[in-house]
Amino acid sequence: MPPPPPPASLPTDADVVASLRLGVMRLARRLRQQADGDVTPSLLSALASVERLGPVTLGDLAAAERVQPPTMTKLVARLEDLGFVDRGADARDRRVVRVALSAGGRDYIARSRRRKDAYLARRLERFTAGERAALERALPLLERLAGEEPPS
Amino acid sequence: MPPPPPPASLPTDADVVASLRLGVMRLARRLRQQADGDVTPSLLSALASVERLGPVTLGDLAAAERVQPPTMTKLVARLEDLGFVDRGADARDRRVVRVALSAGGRDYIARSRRRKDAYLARRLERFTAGERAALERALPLLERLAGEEPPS
DNA sequence: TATTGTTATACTCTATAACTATA
DNA sequence: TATAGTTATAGAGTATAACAATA
Repeated sequence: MPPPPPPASLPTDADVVASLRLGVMRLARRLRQQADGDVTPSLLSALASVERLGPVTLGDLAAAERVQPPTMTKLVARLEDLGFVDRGADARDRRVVRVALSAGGRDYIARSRRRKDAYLARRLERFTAGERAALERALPLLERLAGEEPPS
Repeated sequence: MPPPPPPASLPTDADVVASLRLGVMRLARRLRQQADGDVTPSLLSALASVERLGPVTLGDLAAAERVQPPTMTKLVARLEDLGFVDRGADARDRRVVRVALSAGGRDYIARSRRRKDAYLARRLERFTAGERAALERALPLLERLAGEEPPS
């Protein structure tokens, strides 16, 4: 891909983009610091994907979380140590590892949804209804920004 | 601080909070992966703070970036290696280190603002005007969430 | 003694490269 | 030979604890 074609197009977006990048990175750092004991945001994110996808192969889980397989191997090992997932070899293709949410993982997610979000919830309490609504409207957009595949 | 007082208050917020946490962490991961060569998002964020605050002590910079001083020591050392900041002892209190943007740093920031944001800019191009506006309205809210001090 | 910053150490998260086991 | 996952290794980013230099 040669350098950019005649840019001259996204001028007002530049500030949005810069603010978004800095704001997201800083908020992510704060959230990481709020990690609840052993369960870091990466683990929680992976656990949420296991819940969402049901029993899932390690490779699919890595793809869903957009990390490389070795990273997911480690995350799953820690989730297993914590008793949050069960791991078993696929009966038909014994190379494949299937990861499933355990009862403990389900409990943790349920507890987490009431407890772990206290940090943000406290801050949201200080937002006006309009501000909260604005934030809520932006959430699917964040997901889209994070989730789409690079356009080549 | 004893466990939570009678929660029973922030019910609808819970989903917002969970989505925000997961969305922000995932987008942060993607942005980290987009790091431009040697200049990672952490470095760029610190560099932006140096620009914003002007010649600044290492401690104030750490506070602004909400990291611990040892972390900032490392980040500043790398920015110095890259030629983006100058570091000098304060003449009057020689314990103090002052960090200032160099010409190279200023150049980098200027280039970066046209180039480094391509990842998000490409994605934003696919948003409607309304979606972009929604995102823009949410940005100051992200800053507030990331920036406020914990309420005890 | 108090403050500013650095060094030492450790852990999480992530990656790439090389390997194992299975197909 | 090709695929799924693991092991080995490395580096960024962060923290706490212990230290040094200066006030």
